[in-house]
Amino acid sequence: MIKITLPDGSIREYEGVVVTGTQIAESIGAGLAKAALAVTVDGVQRDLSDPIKADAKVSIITVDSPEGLEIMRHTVAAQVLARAVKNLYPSAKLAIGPTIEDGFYYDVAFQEPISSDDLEKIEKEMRKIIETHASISKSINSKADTIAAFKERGEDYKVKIVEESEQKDGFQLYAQGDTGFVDLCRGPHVPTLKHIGAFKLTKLAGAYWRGDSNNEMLTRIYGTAWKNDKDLKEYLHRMEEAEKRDHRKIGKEMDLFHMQGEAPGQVFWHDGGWTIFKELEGYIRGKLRRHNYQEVNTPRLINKDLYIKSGHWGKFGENGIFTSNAYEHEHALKPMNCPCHVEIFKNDGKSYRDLPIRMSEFGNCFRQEARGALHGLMRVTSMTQDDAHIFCTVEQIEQEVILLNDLIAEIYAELGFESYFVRFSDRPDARVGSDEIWDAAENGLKKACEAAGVDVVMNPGEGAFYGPKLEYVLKDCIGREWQCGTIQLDFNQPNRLGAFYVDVDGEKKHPVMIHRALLGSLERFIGILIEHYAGHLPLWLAPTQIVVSGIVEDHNPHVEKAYKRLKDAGFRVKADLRNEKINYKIREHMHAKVAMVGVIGEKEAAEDTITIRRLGAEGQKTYKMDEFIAMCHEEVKTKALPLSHQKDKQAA
RNA sequence: GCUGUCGUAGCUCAGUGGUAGAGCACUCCCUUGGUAAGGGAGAGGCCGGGAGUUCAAUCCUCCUCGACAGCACCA
Repeated sequence: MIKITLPDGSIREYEGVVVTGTQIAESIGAGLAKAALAVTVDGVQRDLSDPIKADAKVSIITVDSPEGLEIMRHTVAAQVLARAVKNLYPSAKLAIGPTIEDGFYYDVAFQEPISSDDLEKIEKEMRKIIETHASISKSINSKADTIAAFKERGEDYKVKIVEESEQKDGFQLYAQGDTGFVDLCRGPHVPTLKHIGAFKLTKLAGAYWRGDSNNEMLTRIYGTAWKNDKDLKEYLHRMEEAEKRDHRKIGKEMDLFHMQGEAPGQVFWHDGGWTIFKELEGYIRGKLRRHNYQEVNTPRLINKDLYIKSGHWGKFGENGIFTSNAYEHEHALKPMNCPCHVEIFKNDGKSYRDLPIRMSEFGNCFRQEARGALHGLMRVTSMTQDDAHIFCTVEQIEQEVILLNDLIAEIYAELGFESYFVRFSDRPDARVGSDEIWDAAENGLKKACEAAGVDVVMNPGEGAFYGPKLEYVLKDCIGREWQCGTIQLDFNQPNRLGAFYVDVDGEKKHPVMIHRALLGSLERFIGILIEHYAGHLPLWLAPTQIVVSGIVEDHNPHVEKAYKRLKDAGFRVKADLRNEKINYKIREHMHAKVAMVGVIGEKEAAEDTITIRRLGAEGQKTYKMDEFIAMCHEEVKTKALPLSHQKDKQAA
């Protein structure tokens, strides 16, 4: 007799010494039995066919739960895609095929390279396989048998995986009916191919075996899978919509910036984009003033000896740092501002009374990124960091980290980012400084995080070469993660570069250095901002805040008057005096994501009003000129979020 | 950097082994129209760069530069 406790707390009893998920599902109801994909037994996912030999808490997994969807996706990858590939390309060797957010992939070594045109062919084969409704069965095998099975099939990668596994026994092989196809898998899988929903292969890309660039590159086939066609369509539509928010596309539509081959990874800022840049910079300057920072500016081209001393050269060397020969010395285009700030710190004697010193710079840095890594504004070779270095004592670290975390949270909230997360990256393999120093730095940062109440996601081995760091991560339109703000603890550089202060006891001591960036790089942050708002920026950031236009040319004198008043009131305003219909102009300016179009017609001219059409709103609204100006001032001052990001949307 | 795809007018894109096409934008003319495209005409391209194959290359091959996706990298 086995007692099974179901999620609702009810207990069912089953005769015999074993029971399976299938039996449990059947005993509950025919509908559930049909829908069941797998079971959770005492918190562990198992196949429906797995014997349950003792009392347990069991829940039946269907495709309606996130777990069920993931199991189904996994089956699409490991059973359907893998088998389709083997059917079409018998010489292909299978590596791994996990699920990812919204889908799955499979890494395959093809003898002949395949192209994205082949995806259609593979998809067709997959549909054929699913049509067979084959049942999936599992066998449990010894290590030796498993290796033998894959050796026989020429699956070199599977052999490697099993050989190098720490697991001694109990390798699960999943087969499809009597097709001869087997795959190694942790499971569980859906019981039959009838349970596969809607799927689509999405893209093809290279990926290194085991994620190591020293290894050979395999072909990764990506796909997405959903419980039905409707969900699949919705997903594809969502992705399409998301891609429209791409900052490179919107940057063009709004005439913000461009990039070109003569300067890879560098930005030609147009007037509009540079307006955003300057506004953000000004906004951050305001924060710096209130938080008692000094602002400095340091050279771009610096004798590389400084970077040898600081440790940068050893870490990034010729591949990461641009160099130039000037005055018979090799110079580096500065990759980071920190050594320069240390030099300012060192320029006169410092006392413990001076600390903390918060030294900021909108520092223009250059980094020779791997070509394939460049990505619009998000990953550039020349960037402007809203950088600062806080020179302080060990005792001051905690307080400073709390202040910084609060400041970043405040800024992200004001800019309309409700969701971001923080990664804690600790010591990397390539680093400077002793383990004792690293222990101290990591513990210091951890303690400070706790004190500041920051929830962190650990990110082992990804710290800076000089110290551990917090990374404030934002996502772009299609969910890619980008590090923006950062707080890094550095016990190394001040020592290497010989920075001292005189402590209360008269002893010379090295200060601790906290590297920090709030937005990260202005370039990347603007990219994120554009995607976050799909170009519908808050009024204070909008490159063009108002375009004023008449209905007919006769109104142009009034339009120019209104234009002048708005301009004198301090707004970024343009007058559209062209001989075009108002529909045409509205359309054009809305496409260019102008925040507001103000229309002056006969009525408005007579009554000293302006009729406003807002970006993202349906209708229009007429205001007294004075009221309109006051309203805009208020909106800029309060940094109000645009309509699309306000809870109660209203027209104008 | 690696794998794959791509590069044609200012933009978005079609196309062919015999030196090229559309829509939008631009210029001019007509139109004076109340909230997402009024009509007409015109101008505009070394088909990313270099080499090769060919009687002939935008098209085929190789190299190179750049872009896109993913991987790796990421101070």
